[in-house]
Amino acid sequence: MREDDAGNWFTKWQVELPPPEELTPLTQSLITPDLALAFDIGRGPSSSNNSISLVGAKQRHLLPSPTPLPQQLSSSSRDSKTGAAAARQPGPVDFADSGDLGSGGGAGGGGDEPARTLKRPRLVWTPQLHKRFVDAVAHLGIKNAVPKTIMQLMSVDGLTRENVASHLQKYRLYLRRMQGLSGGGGGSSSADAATERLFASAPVPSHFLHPGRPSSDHFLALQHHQHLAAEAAAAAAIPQYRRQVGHFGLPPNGQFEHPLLQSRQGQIAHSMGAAMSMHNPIQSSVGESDSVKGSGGRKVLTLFPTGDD
DNA sequence: GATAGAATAT
DNA sequence: TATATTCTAT
Repeated sequence: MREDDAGNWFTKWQVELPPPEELTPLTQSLITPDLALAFDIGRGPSSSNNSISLVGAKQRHLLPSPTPLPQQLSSSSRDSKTGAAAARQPGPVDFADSGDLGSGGGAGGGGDEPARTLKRPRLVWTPQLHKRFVDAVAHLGIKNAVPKTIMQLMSVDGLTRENVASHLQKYRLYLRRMQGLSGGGGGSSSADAATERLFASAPVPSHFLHPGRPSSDHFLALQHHQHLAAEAAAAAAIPQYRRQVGHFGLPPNGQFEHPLLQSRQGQIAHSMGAAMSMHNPIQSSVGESDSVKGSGGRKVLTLFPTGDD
């Protein structure tokens, strides 16, 4: 119906999003930047795969230097009732040296195991990132807002479906609470403080709280197949498309290999030593655009700069 | 088989 | 606690 709106919202949406320069790092920080770029690893939806194996092989050698990696003692105590699950034990992974093949090496000689041995740092949901998340959910509509779709719409490089799923789970919980407390007041548990602030940083579309009632939501305006078109167009419109190492360059025409492609914005965030997990709430004029902090030996990846609009 | 969602672990 | 990982249902 209103193509205008369609165009507008998306345009507006894009404009509101942080510019590429500010957009940040959230990528395979455990992999050497060069390698990551060189092989375009990250997680291609379905395009480059063979590169991964290569990366794996090489990466082992190159990794050692630039990555401090505090080894995580893994856990391993899984209560799997079924032997099947138990059989699948990743085991403690340490790239540093250990020399062990890593339990994952069992696969008959393929030679590509590193990909799965790499552990991503914990993702920190900054207000910006969360906003993007909410926008995506809002635009998709609650019905279509599932992890995979959300992830695609957000098009944040390095963001995984699991990341989104986890956050979505929490977000839903938050929405539920809000619904339940409609009118009540204020009892926020100490635990919610941080969460609330985060979630408060992004407006919660009214229909989120009242499913089944479209009301005057222009959000639901285009909940049809137009989505795909819009997304593709938007993606195409995003200037941020260059890939440092062009294996397969993007056709000038604007033809994409995948239906929903993800714009590559973001660079590589790197982890450093340990720091406090306390980050500035809001309005933090941190000069750093990207920061990765680790706490207690845990690495943390901060996607966007802390500080909302 | 893939993915969503909930449960659980860290 | 926040996020990750695992488990189960679809």
